[in-house]
Amino acid sequence: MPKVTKEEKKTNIISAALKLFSEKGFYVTTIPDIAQKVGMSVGNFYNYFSSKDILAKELVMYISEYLGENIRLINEKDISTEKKIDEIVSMYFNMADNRPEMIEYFLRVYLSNREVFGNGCEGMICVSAFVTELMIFFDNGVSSGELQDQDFFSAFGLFMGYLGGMVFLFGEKILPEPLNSYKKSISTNIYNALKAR
Amino acid sequence: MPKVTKEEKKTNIISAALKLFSEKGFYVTTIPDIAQKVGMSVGNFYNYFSSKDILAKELVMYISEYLGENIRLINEKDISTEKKIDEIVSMYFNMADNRPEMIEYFLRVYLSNREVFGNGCEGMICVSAFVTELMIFFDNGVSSGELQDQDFFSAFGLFMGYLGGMVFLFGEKILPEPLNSYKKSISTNIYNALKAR
Amino acid sequence: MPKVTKEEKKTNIISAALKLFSEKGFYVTTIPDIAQKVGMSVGNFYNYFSSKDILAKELVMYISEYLGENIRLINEKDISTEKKIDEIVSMYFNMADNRPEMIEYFLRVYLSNREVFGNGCEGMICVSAFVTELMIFFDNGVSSGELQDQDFFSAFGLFMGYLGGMVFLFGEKILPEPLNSYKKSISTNIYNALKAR
Amino acid sequence: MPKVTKEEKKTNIISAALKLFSEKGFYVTTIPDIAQKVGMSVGNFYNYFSSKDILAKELVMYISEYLGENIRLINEKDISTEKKIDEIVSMYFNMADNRPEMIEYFLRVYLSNREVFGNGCEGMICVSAFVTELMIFFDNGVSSGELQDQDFFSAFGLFMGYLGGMVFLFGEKILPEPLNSYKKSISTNIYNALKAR
DNA sequence: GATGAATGAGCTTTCATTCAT
DNA sequence: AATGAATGAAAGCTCATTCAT
Repeated sequence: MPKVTKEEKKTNIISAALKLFSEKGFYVTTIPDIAQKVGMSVGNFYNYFSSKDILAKELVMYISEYLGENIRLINEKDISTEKKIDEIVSMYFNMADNRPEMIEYFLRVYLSNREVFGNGCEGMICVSAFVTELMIFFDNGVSSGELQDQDFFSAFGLFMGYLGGMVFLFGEKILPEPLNSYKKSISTNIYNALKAR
Repeated sequence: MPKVTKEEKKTNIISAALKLFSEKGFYVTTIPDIAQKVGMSVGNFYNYFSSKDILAKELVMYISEYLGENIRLINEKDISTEKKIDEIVSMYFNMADNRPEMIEYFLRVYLSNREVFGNGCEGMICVSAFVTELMIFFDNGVSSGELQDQDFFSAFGLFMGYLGGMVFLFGEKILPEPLNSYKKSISTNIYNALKAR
Repeated sequence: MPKVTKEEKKTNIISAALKLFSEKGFYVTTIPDIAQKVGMSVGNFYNYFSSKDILAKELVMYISEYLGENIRLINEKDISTEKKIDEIVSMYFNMADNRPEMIEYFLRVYLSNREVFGNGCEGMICVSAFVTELMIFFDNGVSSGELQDQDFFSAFGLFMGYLGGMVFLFGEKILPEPLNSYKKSISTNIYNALKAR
Repeated sequence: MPKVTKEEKKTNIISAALKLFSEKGFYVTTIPDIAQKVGMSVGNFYNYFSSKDILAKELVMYISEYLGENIRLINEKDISTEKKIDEIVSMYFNMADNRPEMIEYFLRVYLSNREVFGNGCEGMICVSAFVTELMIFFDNGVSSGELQDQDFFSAFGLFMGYLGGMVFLFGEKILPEPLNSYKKSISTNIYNALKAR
């Protein structure tokens, strides 16, 4: 029985790649960079991921599932939609604080390198886990009469564009305050924008 | 008198580069690609821009000034802030329709390739033309009592994150309808989020 | 066990590069030239030397150590200083005959391309192995009363300038006779110049 | 009548090229560099010298004639050969002080870039003006019985190798004292090496 | 599974030289 | 004579990927 299973080693690679890609960008990060960070040979890397592009795609799915799972937990709670917005914003910002590489990868690698994700990750294929949960969140809010019944993408764009924009500004060190101090005003802005009237 | 002045040729390069970078990404686009699209030799390209990175930076400033100028024209109008929001959204979406490469460059190249813009374009240095005008827009709205007096970045993130997010979804061909059909709901969402209450 | 160890391959590169650099000059010799001469790909060359400049610097040190070692062997002999001069001149001329690329590299690449060796090989850093032995030779000669006690550099310049000049003339095919036939007169000239009186 | 004749402009180019080549090396110096230093366009440069290589060759001849003329003046003096050696050494070191680019060009460009001077400057073709005068100096010394009658190249190599070596050490900032302070010991060394016995 | 030397296409950039003006 | 934009070949170097061990 090996000390480290194949699955664990894949996780190590994912973790290292996520950090490197989000810090240095997809093209600037090399496979030797990743292998070295994991402490493995270049050749062996290819036993786990058959190409750089495929690694990149698995990474998006990994993040999408992680994010989706977190939203699902919030969706299941028995609280008002307004409160849920608070919690989603909190969750997102906490993630940006604690595992910044995940959000950064999303914003800077996935959203920006169409040429990489074109083949096999078109549209929302690789992020469906997360988009689906957000869809459920909106539907619930509309059903319960708390949110106005508007086009999903208008709402989705607001939510994710807004949060992404803030984290981006934060990453650029443009925000004068820590991310958390914007939570309240942002949640309120979102709720005001989406609430039924 | 030359048929094509040096300044015009620079503009040709800017135009070609903008299209290529926004379609294929910064790293996938090569200098030979750009030179060929302009109809000029590789060597001659370097008579106009001393490096690929410098070209990329001039491109951001070019777009920032273009956007800033358009917002300035709206700022100067004698109309309500609510109407100004409509116009800014319209302007942005029209740009995304007519000169998509500008918005796409912004979203996919500038915002995502820190390593390229780090040197000389840190923070908001290269986009000040445009950010400044948006600042003026908010200040005016707050002064006139139409917008609530909130942190600039909370408002800025909402505005630009939202618009960027929508154009992104559009570029991904995820939106079922043309961009323009979202104008109304988006303007309303933004206004509801920001208006004084 | 590989047929050819990594160290041997480095030696192969050193040997090929030495020949090419000394024949064609540093700038005219290309990495593809070197790789081809070794029978290796361009990319692989960089697994052994991280840049052309670094290769050039390792080459100087390689030669300096080779020369230094040979002078050391002469220094250790129990013979008169006059005889040692004979032997050093012989050794140097034999080297110029048998491994001309070493001396030529020294004269034509190292001594002439300051811009290449500036960084990390300033002054005598990369040739200390050889200079040190020559210093020992002079010191011993002075101590034993055979050489006059003069400034080291006056003596060093005479010795190396003279020998280098002759090899240079030889390389230019200007000398009417083979190098060896000048040994006697040159040794005598040097001894007459340096001997105690 | 033009303010600056064609000949004067050629001299300007020679002067600028000499400085640049000797400071930065032949390959690192570009034609635009030279043109800029002269204050002339690249295109116009080619009206004066039809290629970089040809410029390099004219430069050697220019220096050779300059050096030859100076030795000739010493040869003509009615002084002892020992004194003439003093004067040649002095002249050479003064030149290295006042017009270092000439000596440096000789040592670092002409002597080291065979590939450039091969065609049309083989052997001593481009330096005959200077070599001839040195030949005369030796012949005179031998005729007058002051120098021993030895092979010309043994003597020539000593003289020029020694002086070149010292200037080289000086250029490398290795000499602890100014060049001039070595004059006496060097002249003596040379005289001791060459004098009749 | 694991290693890392090897490949080779391709990238950015440079520069001597030309030539229309 | 003078200008400097234009050319294009070639250089140094990188890196995803393969494969013998």
